[in-house]
Order: sequence, then C-alpha cells, then structure tokens
Amino acid sequence: MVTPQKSAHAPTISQVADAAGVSRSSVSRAFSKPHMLREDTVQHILSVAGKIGYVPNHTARALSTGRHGNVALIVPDIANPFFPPLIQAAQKRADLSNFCVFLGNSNEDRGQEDKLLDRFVSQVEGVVLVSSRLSEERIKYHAARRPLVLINRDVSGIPRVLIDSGKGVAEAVRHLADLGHVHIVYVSGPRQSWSDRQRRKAVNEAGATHGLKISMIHAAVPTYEAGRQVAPDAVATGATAVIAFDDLVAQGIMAGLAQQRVKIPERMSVVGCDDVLGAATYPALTTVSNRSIEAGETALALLFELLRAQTMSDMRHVLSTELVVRDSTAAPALRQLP
Amino acid sequence: MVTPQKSAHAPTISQVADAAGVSRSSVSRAFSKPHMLREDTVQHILSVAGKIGYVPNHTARALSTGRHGNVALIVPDIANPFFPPLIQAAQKRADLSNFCVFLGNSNEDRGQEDKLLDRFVSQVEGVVLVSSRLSEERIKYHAARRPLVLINRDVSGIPRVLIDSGKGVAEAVRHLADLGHVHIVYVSGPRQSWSDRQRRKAVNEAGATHGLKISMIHAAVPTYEAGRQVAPDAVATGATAVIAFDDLVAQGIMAGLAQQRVKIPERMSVVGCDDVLGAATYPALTTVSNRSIEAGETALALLFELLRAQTMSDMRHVLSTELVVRDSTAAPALRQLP
DNA sequence: CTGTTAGCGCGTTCAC
DNA sequence: GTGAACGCGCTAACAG
Repeated sequence: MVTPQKSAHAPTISQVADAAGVSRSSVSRAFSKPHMLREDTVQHILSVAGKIGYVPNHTARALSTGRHGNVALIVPDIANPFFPPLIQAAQKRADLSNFCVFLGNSNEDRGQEDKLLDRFVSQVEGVVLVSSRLSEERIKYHAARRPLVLINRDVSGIPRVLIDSGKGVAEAVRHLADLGHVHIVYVSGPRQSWSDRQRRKAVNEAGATHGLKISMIHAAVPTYEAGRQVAPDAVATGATAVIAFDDLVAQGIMAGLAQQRVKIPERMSVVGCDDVLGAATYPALTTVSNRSIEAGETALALLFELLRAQTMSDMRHVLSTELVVRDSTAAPALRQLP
Repeated sequence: MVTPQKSAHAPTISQVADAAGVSRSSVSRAFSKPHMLREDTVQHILSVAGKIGYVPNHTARALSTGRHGNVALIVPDIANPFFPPLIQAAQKRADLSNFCVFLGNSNEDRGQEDKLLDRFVSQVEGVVLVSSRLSEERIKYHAARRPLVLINRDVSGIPRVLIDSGKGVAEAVRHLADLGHVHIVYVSGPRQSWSDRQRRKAVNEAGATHGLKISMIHAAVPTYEAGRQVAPDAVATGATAVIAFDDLVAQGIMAGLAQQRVKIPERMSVVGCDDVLGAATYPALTTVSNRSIEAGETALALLFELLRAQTMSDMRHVLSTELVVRDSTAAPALRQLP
C-alpha cells in the first residue's frame, strides 16, 4: 500500500523559527538573503531547518513577492524533431537562472495556444512563444500582460528571435547552380508558416539570380508521408534537384524517389532544411542548418533581460543559417554524360 | 519600446467584488462553486469580471487550498524521439483534468533529476518519473512527499507503468527463426536501463527456445552514430540478423552496413525497437512497437486516481508490445541460394 | 543585525 | 443565499 502523506503538513517557516529560537523573518532571510544575517545565525537556522526537513514553500513565496521563478514555453508540436533541441536549450538556460519552465503544446491550434497562455499567466513571470499561430492582436494582448518573447514570428514591438533560413536556402540554390542544375523544384510547407515564406522567397530570388527555372509543389503538411507522396510530382516537373521545406519532407521525398528507382543524387539531388536528421539518411542529406538551440538560448536570455530591465527597446534578433553539404546533392546526370 | 506593465496589477477578486457590488466571497464562489449562488448573481459577477479582465490567481488559490493543478513530468532526454509522443500524450491527459505540466529534463543525470524534483515539489500535486535514473532509495523518498508514478522503472510499492518490450523482442527472434536464421546478434543499450535488461533477457530466452546462436555487442549510447560504428562488428560475428536496442541504433547500423555494401535485408536482416522512425528508413525498418503514448496516458490516469483516492494498492501496469514487420527482414541469403 | 507588523489574493468557516 | 473574519506561508517595510 502506498499512502502519500498529504496531511502530514510540510514544516513551515514558523516551526523552524520556534525550534531555532528566532523570528520568522530571520528564517526567511537565512534562505533568501543570508548576507543580511550573521554567519553563525545563518548556520544555526539552516541546520535546524535541515533537521526538521523544512523546504521553503515556493507558492507562498510567489504570492508574496510576485516572483514565481517560472517561465512558460509554448510550441506548436513537441513531437516535431525541430523543437526538442530548442526546448532543451531553453530549459538549460532557464535552469542557469534558477527558473523552471512550463511546457505547453498548442498542437498547431490557436485556440489551444490561447487557453494555455491563460492558464500559465498567473504562475509565470514570462512567456516564450515558438512559431506562434496566434493573431498579432492576441500576441500583443498577451505581451501586455507578461513579458513575452517570440521565436520565428515577426511582430514589430515584441522582442523576437528569428531563424533566417533564407540565407542557407539561397546558398543551397547557388550550390545546385554551381553543380550545373538549371531547373529545380521547391516543395513548400504550411501556408501560415513564417519560415515557409522565408524559404520560398529565397528560392525564387536566388533562382532568378542564377538564371534557374523554378517549379513549385506544395506539401500540405510537413511530414515524411507528405514528402513521399509528392515525390512523383517532383520528378514530373522535369527538375533535376529538389529543395524541401524541411528534413522530414526531404526524407519522404527520398523514400518516394527510391521507390521509383530514381537514384539520389545521380538522377535527382535533394536538399532538406533544419538539419534535424543529421547524417541519418542514406545518402546523407544535404540540408540547411537550423540554429534552433541558439534560438532557445537567446530567447530566454532576452526574456530574463526583459524581466530585469522592465523595459526593452524593440529587439529583433536574427540568426543566420548556412548550407550543410552532405551526399544527396551532385551534378545532374545529363551533364555528366554529354 | 516595450513596457510590460508588471505594476499595472492584474485585477483582483476585491475589484470585481466592488464593481459588482457584492462581497469577495461571492466572487470566489461564482468561479469555484457557482451552484452555491443564485443563477443571476453568478451571471452578473461573471460578466463584470469579464469586463474588468479578471482572471483567478492560480498562486493565491494554491496557497489557500493546497491544490495547484500542476503535475511534474521528468524525462531523461527530451531530444530522444522516444519521449515526445509520451510527453504529448501525458500533456493531453493532464489537460483533460485541467492540469498543467511542468516538464523536466534530467539529461540522464541523477543529480539533476533530484534537483528538479526538489524545485518542483512545492508547486505540483504529483509527479511522473520516466525512465528514472534515481536510486530506489531516492525514489521512495520523493514518493513519500508527493504522489508519484513511475514509467519504465520497477520499484515495488510505487505505482508504475511498464512497457514490456520483452514480448515484442521475443516475437522478433521467432520471426527471424521462422525466416531461417540460425545466428543473430543483439546490440545492447545503456547498462542501467530497465528496458535494455528486458530486451537482452528476451533475446537470450527466445534464442534458446528456437535453438539459435546468440551474439552480443554493446553500443555505449543509444544513438545513430554508435550504431553506425558497431555495424562492422555485427557483420564480423557471422550473424545473419541483428536486433538493436532501439530504432536509432538500428538506423545507424543500417547506414554502417550500407557503407560496407552489405545489402539489407538480403545479406543482413535488421530489427529495431520502439518504432520511433515509422517507415522513414530505407528499407522500412522491422521493429517492436513501443506504446509510449499509452504509457503517458496511463501514468497520468494513475496519478490522478492516486490524487483522488489518497491511497492506492501497489499498482503495476504493464503494457505489452508486438513485432511490426516491415522490409528490413528476410530469409538469409545462404538459405535462398543453396 | 534582528524582531514586529502588515499584507500578497484567495478559500473557507461561521453568523446573518 | 450572502457577508465578515480569519488563515494559507512567506516577504517587505519599518523599527530598534
């Protein structure tokens, strides 16, 4: 039998005070502002507290100070491999400042995101919204209630960290042009995605610069399966190289191509985005770095700065990306066999 | 400029009371026990509250009631694809009961895990520990402070949810035996892992049952890279099939084999575990299902039951697994070409 | 340096 | 059905 002693009330500050023969404020200080007490009284109090098994009550402290030592981190889909490293980094950074993080999963749903925010607001000091699906209006509403930092969402007036995949994608286009490709296809991602807009724009612009023909195909959702399904369409465009919205889609495309016996990279070059797969595909995927870890760290650093300064000029931190060349790209076959 | 109005205090229950011309207790009741008030006064209070923008203060309520509406979920490595679905499921289940979840990442470090627990204890009503690295003693200590449920850790007396991969692994061995394999190799995972012990035991026992020769190889960490590195060793054993600790290792092995031009499944069959990759490998990986989603749901259901009942008989919920046959296993080549 | 006095915002007795 | 008083555990003034 398990009998959690909920009733066996945890020791309070008063009990420690009595046992140590001091006032409650002294006990409080011994824990939060030891430098205000004499060295030996601190030791005495701490030892008595330890004996009794006293642990400061976080909730009571928060009610009194308004400081909870918690931040909220909301992502659209924790199962998407893009986010875990970001979350981990954010967590690590928070821990450094002795903060705990509430993780929220909006499930790509703005209603859910709104609801989470409401539930969190009264127990956190700040919020980080990653790839928010909220309207600008709602974002501003929440930002007015609590310090708030955005990742991969560009709302002027709200501190934000942007991963600019544009540069990396442009490099990818150039890389392909250098290899001798003259026709490439971009497989786009979610319409509402800020990132997709960046990438599409970069493909078009860089394509124009290098005089390439650009085709566009749309993958409804950024998943392996969606990628697999559009693979034939990609081949049908006549392009000799494909740039996918992200690595998952790229991986699906590679599988689809393999099914059709289209050799990679000989007959078709493939480029991913976000580098979430590492070299774990075969052939190893050429992709665009993501810097999501730095994004997580930076967002929290920004948030803590906001908390400290109480005010902050319109911050817009952009992280650049670059191409990571592996084995899924090569010169097009036709050029090699003149 | 951004100026979060920390000082623009959120509306309190008193302000609502004044504005609505009722006492504070009435406002309190309107939110927590509406049935104790007349229908129209509830409506009135609620509408006034909405107009003012009042939101009940979670912290104050928790201090008063001892109920926070939060649970802690601690995992060893959020970036391991095994956990996100579990976390997501747990979150969904918690949301159903209007609970928020604190996510903790122990980073495979028991010290960190202990520290997280201490930080969480005073702001959560219960805890779920996934694949805990803590000693039994510490687990029992924490379980005595708060209702606690374990996932993939078997400590008698503590409610626990176990994913028994043993059955699925046994099926895998049998599957290979049926295909005609007579010598297989198991690539093991972390020594401290409860799951690895289950799997190794199952391989040995099922191997004996079917009269197979079993070799053992150890991958220091369960990663793609570790798998890739041991691939040659797996070939060197002379086995015609390999069962890997998990899908990541299996994927690494597949890459390593491909480098050596060892065809899969013709020259070597590969079986993974946990089914975290879906069919996203090429060839699609035969693996053992994981049921981590149910584990997450069940653990939270158990926890809420514990919270409700205040006591619970020694619960040990085990989830069985099964083999998922895809394309990475086949009859050994030697048998096919007599 | 240390003790005293007020709250933080809310839920919960009790009377009315 | 509704209001007044008290307490949850702690910290922030203010004394001394």
